[in-house]
Amino acid sequence: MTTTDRSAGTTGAKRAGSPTAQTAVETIQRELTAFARRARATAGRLHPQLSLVSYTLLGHLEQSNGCRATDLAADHGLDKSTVSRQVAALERAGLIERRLDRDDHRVQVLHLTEAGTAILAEVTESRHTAFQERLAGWSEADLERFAAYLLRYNAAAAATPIVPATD
Amino acid sequence: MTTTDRSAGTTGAKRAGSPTAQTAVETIQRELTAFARRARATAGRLHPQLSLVSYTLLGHLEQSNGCRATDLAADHGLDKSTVSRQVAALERAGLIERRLDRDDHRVQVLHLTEAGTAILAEVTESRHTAFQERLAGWSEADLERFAAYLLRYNAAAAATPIVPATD
DNA sequence: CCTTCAAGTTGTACACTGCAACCATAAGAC
DNA sequence: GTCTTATGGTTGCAGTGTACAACTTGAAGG
Repeated sequence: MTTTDRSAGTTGAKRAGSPTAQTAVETIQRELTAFARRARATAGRLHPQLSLVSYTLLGHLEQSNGCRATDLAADHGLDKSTVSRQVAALERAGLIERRLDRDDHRVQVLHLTEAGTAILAEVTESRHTAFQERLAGWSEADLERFAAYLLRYNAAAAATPIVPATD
Repeated sequence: MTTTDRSAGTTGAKRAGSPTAQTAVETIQRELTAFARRARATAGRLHPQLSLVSYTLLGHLEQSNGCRATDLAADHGLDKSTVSRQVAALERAGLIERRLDRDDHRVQVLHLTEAGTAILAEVTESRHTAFQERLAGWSEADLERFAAYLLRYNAAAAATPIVPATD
C-alpha cells in the first residue's frame, strides 16, 4: 500500500460514497474496464485457429477430461446455443470430437482430439510467453499476491448473478 | 526484457490438479482470461444505452475534454472504421457532438453533450456500486495493492504492440 | 495542377452472443 | 402402455463489435 497515488483523475463520477476505499476501487474499476476492452479487441486474433472463447472451452475440456456442452455453457455463463455453435466449429476444425453417451442418448460427451490437444498446448504456451514478458520484473511475492487478488475478485464476480451492469 | 524462465513444461499444458503446481503467472493468465471472457459476454448489457465500448469512448472523451476520432482509435487500439461507427451511434443517441475544426476541415472534434455526461456519470456510478459490492470485505491495503498491480499490468500490456496472442 | 498524405465514411465480411422455437430422448405420472 | 414434463442440443433470427479495403474530402508540397 502507500505507494499508490490517489489522484482520482476519472472526472465525472463524483458521488458521495465512502470516501475511504473510493480511490482504489475506482482504479480497479477503470483498469479492469480497460483490460476488458483491450481483451475484446484482441480476442479474435489469439490464434489463426482459435479464438479466445474456443480457447477457454478447449481448456475446460482438457481439465474436465471430457464433458457435455451444457456443462460448458453453465461453467462459462454462456447460452447453450452459443456453445453449440462453438462446439460445432471446433468439431469442424477437428479439435474436438463428440461421443454419444451410452446411458443418455441426448448427451454428447465432448473430448479433445490429438489435434485439439496440440493446438491448445501451443496457444497456451504462446500466451504463457506473452504473459511472462509482461510480468517480467515482478517479484515472486507480487506475482503471487496479484494471482490471489484475481482469484478472489473473479470468485466474487462469478458469484454475482445477473447485474445489468459491470464486469 | 528478460524472456525469463519458463518453469512450466510448455506443451502438454497439464494442469488441473494441485493449485500449487501452478505458477503464479499461470494463475494470473488463467484468471485474466476468465475475466476477459466473462467481460465480453456481459459487455453488451452494461446499460440499455451504453455498451462497454461506448462507455470507454465516452470516458476518454470526458477525460481528454474533446478529441478526434483518430485519437480515440489510436488510444484504444481500434480501427478507425470501428470508431467511426461508434461515434455515429453515440451522436445519433445525442451523447456526443461533432465540432468542425477551424484549421483542418477534415477533423471533427468530439465532445460530450450534457446528456452524454449525465449517462456516463450514471453508468460509472452503477458500475462503481457493482464493483464495490464485489470488493466488499477487502481491506484498504488489499484494494490499493490490487489497483497498483492492475495499473502495472495494464501498462505493460498496453506497451506490448502487436502480439498475435494474448490479452 | 498533381501527387501524396491524413481524417473519416461506407461496403463487406466475420465472430460471439442471446432469445425463442424446435427436435429428440428421458423420466415420471396415470 | 400413453401422456406430460424436463433436459440436451440445434437452428433461425437479430444485434453488436471488429477489421480490411475502397472511397471521399481536405491539407501540404512539388
